[in-house]
Amino acid sequence: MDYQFKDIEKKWQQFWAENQTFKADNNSAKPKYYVLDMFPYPSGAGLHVGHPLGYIASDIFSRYKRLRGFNVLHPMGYDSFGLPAEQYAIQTGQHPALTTEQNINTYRRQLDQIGFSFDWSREVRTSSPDYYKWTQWIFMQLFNSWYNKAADKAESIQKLVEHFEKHGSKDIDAVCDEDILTFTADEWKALSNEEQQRELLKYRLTYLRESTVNWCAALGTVLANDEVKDGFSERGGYPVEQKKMMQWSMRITAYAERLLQGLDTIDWPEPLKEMQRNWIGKSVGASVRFSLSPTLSEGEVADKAHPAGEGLGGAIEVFTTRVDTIFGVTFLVIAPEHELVAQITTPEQKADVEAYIAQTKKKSELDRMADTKTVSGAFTGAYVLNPLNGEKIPVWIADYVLAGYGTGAVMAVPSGDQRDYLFAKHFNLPIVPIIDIQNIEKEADPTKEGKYINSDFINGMGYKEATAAVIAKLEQLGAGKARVNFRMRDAIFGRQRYWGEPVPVYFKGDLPYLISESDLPLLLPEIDKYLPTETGEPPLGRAEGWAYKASPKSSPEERTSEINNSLSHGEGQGEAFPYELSTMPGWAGSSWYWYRYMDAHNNQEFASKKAIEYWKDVDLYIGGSEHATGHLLYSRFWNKFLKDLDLVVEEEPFKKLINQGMIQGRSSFVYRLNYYLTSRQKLTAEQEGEWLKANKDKVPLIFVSKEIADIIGNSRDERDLTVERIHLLLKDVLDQIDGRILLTESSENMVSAMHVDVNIVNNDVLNIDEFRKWRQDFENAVFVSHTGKYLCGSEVEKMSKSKWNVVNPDDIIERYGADTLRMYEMFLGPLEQSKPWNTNGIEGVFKFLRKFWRLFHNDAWEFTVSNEAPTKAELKSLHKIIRKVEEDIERFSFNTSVSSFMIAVNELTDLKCNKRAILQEMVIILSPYAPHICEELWALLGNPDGSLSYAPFPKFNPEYLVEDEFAYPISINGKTKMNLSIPLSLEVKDVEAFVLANADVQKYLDGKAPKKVIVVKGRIVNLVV
RNA sequence: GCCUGGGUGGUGGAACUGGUAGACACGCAGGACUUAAAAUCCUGUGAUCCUUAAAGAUCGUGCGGGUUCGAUUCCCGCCCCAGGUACCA
Repeated sequence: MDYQFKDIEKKWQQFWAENQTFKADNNSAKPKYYVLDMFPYPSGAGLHVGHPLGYIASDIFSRYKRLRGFNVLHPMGYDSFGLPAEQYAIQTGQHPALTTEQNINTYRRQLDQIGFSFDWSREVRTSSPDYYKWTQWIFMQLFNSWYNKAADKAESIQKLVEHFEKHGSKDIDAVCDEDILTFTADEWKALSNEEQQRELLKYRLTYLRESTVNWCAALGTVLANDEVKDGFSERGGYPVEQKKMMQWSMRITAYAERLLQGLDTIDWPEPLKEMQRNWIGKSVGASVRFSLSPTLSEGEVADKAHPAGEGLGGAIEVFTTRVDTIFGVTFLVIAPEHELVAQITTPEQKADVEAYIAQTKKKSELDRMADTKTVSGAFTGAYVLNPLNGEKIPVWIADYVLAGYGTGAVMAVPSGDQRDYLFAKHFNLPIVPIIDIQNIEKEADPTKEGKYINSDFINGMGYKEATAAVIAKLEQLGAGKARVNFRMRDAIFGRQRYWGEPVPVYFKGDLPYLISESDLPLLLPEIDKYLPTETGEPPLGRAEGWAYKASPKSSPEERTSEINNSLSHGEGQGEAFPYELSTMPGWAGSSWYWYRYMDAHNNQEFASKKAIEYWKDVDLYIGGSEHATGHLLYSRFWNKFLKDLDLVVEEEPFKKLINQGMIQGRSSFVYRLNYYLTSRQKLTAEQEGEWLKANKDKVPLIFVSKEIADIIGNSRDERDLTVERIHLLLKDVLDQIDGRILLTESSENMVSAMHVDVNIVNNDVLNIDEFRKWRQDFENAVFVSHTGKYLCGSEVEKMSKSKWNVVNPDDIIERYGADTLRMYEMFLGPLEQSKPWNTNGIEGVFKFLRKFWRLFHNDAWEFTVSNEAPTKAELKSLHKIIRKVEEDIERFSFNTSVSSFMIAVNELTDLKCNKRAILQEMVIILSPYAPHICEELWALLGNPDGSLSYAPFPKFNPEYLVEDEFAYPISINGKTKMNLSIPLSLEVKDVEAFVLANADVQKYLDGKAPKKVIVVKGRIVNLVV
């Protein structure tokens, strides 16, 4: 029979499901191997061809590892909380759980028909209560922990309390808020419970902090960055402002150093590690306190020995990596939202400053960072003193300084920093050179070479010496110290949304307390609408009775053991305390999910100790590089935290990681001609307008082909030609009304490019019949082209439903089958590279599978294999492909193995090889790529059904590939002129003699001796003349 | 702006460590088979020039330089495209 992919694929998918062929065992004598994919967000548009790219690669790898004798864990699940489901719920009123369920079903059906070897018995969904129970549980562990710098790990908050009770705050080195109190043990004990809780919150790994959000007053809601375009909401176009809000945060900065160091221990792509390093952004420098100088008048210089800060109304602290340039500081710039701004601004400057702050609020952080051309700022009227020479320095605010970075303040050294330089030039502030070789005529010169000038006691010193001297002096004065700063900020852990994990916290006053562990999971409540409340509270504010009462479930022992976090003083029996209204962010559920797969149905723990000790970590993780600084950093953070609590065994969760490139959509465009209809009858302007309105519908939409659209704007001839053609095409209609076509005057809007569904475009040619059916208003459309075909334009864009460029794998599977899709996606190019989707070459892959099938069949399509011994040439083909596939899989170069399979099958076809000894091995080698066809052939070869998945991978024998001659390329001055077959046994000298003795070579040399002869054995001969 | 990646025929790409640029496939052109079409098979296919032909010459891996006997590969400068930029996931 011919290759019947539909029957074959259905048959084996069913077989695998029924026999649980890929169920992984938590107890096995085989070595373990954990292959993980980044689980998808189940969107309403369904799975598109970009999703499977990485999944196919990991599936090939998993299947290959099974053939190599590993116990492979290869699970799949859904990251099913998220914004789009909620947006859809807002529009339709349907519960997000419902649409999410539907979307998951679609995803599952689509995933199933691609033939993945997932162990579906371990599926997880982050939005399911038995999953998010554990997300909430981990949140509680974070709340109950603090970071002990001395031990360099997270510890129980109970330990901190015990320390406070015995020794007060002395000898505690913690990662915590800035404003912690200093107290003795007695003072601590004297604090009220509320005061103690308030203090402990400053140490907890998850805590409340003020942070900025996109506030849209018109919609009464906080918007995601994605929902804001140029300062306006994407939906509705309402203005958006930056607003401060109390939010849950995660103290990821506690782990900054470990996150940085850990990168050296994992096998990830170097660029990805580099992105994380840059994101963490460790910089070594110094913090310097500039004391405020409200009492001094203009021009006055304070006492040089003045101790910084004290008695002068506070100080502004800056962080700098170039403390050596401190004598070049001519102004300070602080963020417009810096807490001191209101306090230090003088009455004269108040209006300016407030206007500037208002302007800043309209800009997003990204806009502020991206715009380096516009210089803007406002003077506060305040001055600070340079701690080293007492010089008076004006304090400005400017939006290029971000409140969240460092201390939200910078010391400006215009001679050394370009940003400061432009600022100084713009506002006429002084620029003082501080290094002798500095050239600051046109721009700042950040050089570290040379000797210092204008710099007091460091004059004449070099960079290293000066830095040390300045820091020593600052420390002596108590005005600064050496400091390491990280660019990374604590991670905001809250969304003002419905469709996410509820935070297991209730409030007594403004203080948060954890609910009892026995009350987990805290279920998402039902609400009437998925919108914020009238007062601007998040949707959970709509839930009836969304408040905590001590649960009858919680035992007294449990309650007393949770002394610091729950209703521990007999409160709350009857009284109800409001729950947190925000939900957890998208990254919560995905920050630990790989552990749940290890033991997906455990309802006592997030995963059993035993399962975690067996699977340990992920051996191979495949996913997109767009997660570099989000998911992949948060996951490492949570993993390290869980490790500190001895809940997991590895410091790093993902041993090896491969980035798959993005599949982009290739959008197609049709070009609508913008025209007027006019009449030959003499009409007044008014009549003409009336007439147009009445007759517009009589002439259909006109689409011009791309070759016309490209030139019509600037070619008079083309315009005339096109109009003439349209007149001919529409003769009947136009005659009726005596009308004619007029194009718009402006060449820019003569045609409008419109997205057209890519599924009705083939190699840029529009299927006109389908197009007419696609939308009702296109039914009578008219098409103008030079070629007889309607050509579409194209652009590479993000794959998106709204751009009509989403390609669904279903159609391809219907037409060519899953094996073709799998191989084609790999054939497209290197896994790591982003590329636009196109199906131009899919025929070739399908033909290849058919050709492979044919090797096992005679001309009448009857299955026929011979048991004869293979020839040398056949063995050579086989072993070439064995080696190639081994090498390619190990380095994740799947595209090249597909090519090599094609070459092997072409060779075996030419050799008319149908020998079992060769073909049976070929089936095993190809099976990770095209599992269905291979299972079928494996069964036809007489093997037990399904045993292919665990068959041994063929062993490579190099003897079959030994060559004794090599066709050396002979080049003259580096350019290849000919090939000469030379025995590989010849050494370099003999090869040279052999080449020079050749008559053709002599012809090229024209009798002269070459200046130099380069021979690389087995590679090349180059003659320099 | 900043961080990261990419740019090779008409198209997707290959060339793994500095050693024959364009493997493999699509598309296109020509041919065979067929009443015809589909399918299949065969041949050709980077550009320019030259030649009856065989053959040959020059150019060519985003652009401009450099290192080298030799550069798609290494170095310097630039252009364009994509991803991330802290509430898309």
